[in-house]
Amino acid sequence: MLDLAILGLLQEHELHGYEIRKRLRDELGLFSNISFGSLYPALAKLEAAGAVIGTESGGSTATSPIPLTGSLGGERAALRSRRSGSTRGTKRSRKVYRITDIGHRLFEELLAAGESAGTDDARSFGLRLAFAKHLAPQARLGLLERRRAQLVQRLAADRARAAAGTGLDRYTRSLVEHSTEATQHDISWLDQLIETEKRTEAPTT
Amino acid sequence: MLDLAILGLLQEHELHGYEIRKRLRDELGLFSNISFGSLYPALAKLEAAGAVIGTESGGSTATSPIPLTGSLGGERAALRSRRSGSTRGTKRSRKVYRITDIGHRLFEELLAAGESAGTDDARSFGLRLAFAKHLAPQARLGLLERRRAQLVQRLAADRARAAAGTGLDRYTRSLVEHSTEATQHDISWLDQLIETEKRTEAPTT
DNA sequence: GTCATCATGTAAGCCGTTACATGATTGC
DNA sequence: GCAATCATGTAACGGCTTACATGATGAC
Repeated sequence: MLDLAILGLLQEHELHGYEIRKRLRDELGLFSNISFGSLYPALAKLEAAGAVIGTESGGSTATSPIPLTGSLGGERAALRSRRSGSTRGTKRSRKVYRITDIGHRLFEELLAAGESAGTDDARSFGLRLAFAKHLAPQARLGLLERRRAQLVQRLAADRARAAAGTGLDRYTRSLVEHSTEATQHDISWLDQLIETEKRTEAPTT
Repeated sequence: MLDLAILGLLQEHELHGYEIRKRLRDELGLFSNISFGSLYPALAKLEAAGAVIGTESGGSTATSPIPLTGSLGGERAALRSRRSGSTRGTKRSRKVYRITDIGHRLFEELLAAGESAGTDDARSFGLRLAFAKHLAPQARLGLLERRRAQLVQRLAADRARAAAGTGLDRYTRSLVEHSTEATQHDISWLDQLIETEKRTEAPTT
């Protein structure tokens, strides 16, 4: 799942590890504060798999060598390291990763995975939705509808709990009620998304 | 965290593992389907720590030897095993656990833990709230207010994200908006709980 | 007699964490 | 010079999952 997030971010621009973490926190909001202990091994794994390529700060790719950091200090640091020393300023700092063709394919696989069944908790769904623009329209619709079905199931479970537990204490009852409301709200939201999706993507009927 | 849930359930009546799992699913709703691979080792660990005592189906405690199962089949099975064989019907099936004094103390520790800081994700909060009736009034209030503070922080982060990301795509924007609303709803809910709590617990002012 | 359910456990693995170790650079 | 931030990594551990192994019992 972290792999998917990383590849998703690298779709847009090449980035180094530290920066990836920041974007995960500030832009996506998911993985609120992923630890380096997860991130760096994940990057190493992806590199070993050939999904990304990491170059040590002496970037030569013509496209966009500067990773658009918001961190000015760090940016200047990198510039300095590139300026000083020999002409090929490989002063070791910042390993900038860029996605490969294999990575693109892997990204689409991971994004489409769960098509059939399986991993759709709130976090995973949020992540996929954040990258939904990269999905084909019908796959996108599938994602939304699978999620909806899941929530409907949860709603049923919540209601069963509310009905069965007449002997629940104040706090537990409130918890169940609130959970029910939250689930209903989620479903309405999805219904809107689904409707919009259908309207914009199927004008031929 | 699972330990807390187990001890919480055992506060009410003694139970065997299989039944604990069912209650976690049907009553609490948290740990929707905890696996036996987690549950049984957790029970073993608690027993080793002296927090619970497990007796092999030949229950002798006067209080409530029948664990009030909803599962009729299993209940009859247990009866049969108790009836058949020698007088002390230890036919090996069902290990019924009951909480000890040490267990009670541990439960209160775990429930109060996070008093100071730390582990308050949605799940952990839900679990604690479900057992809130066992907390002292001011500890309960603390739990609610800590959770509220946390959500306020999240709300701020969500709003920052919404404000910063004007260049977000449709899906990401919708995700952020929905998350913001959900958080606001959660906060209102907590405000109600907190108010009720204050009204009922502090008439002396 | 065989299928579903109840019931208990072990082993391997995934996904993430905290804590530890290192070092460059900037700003004061 | 010293703290803060940027930047990369390793090691150990935590909590939970799946898959595997076993067996009793009741229902049909």
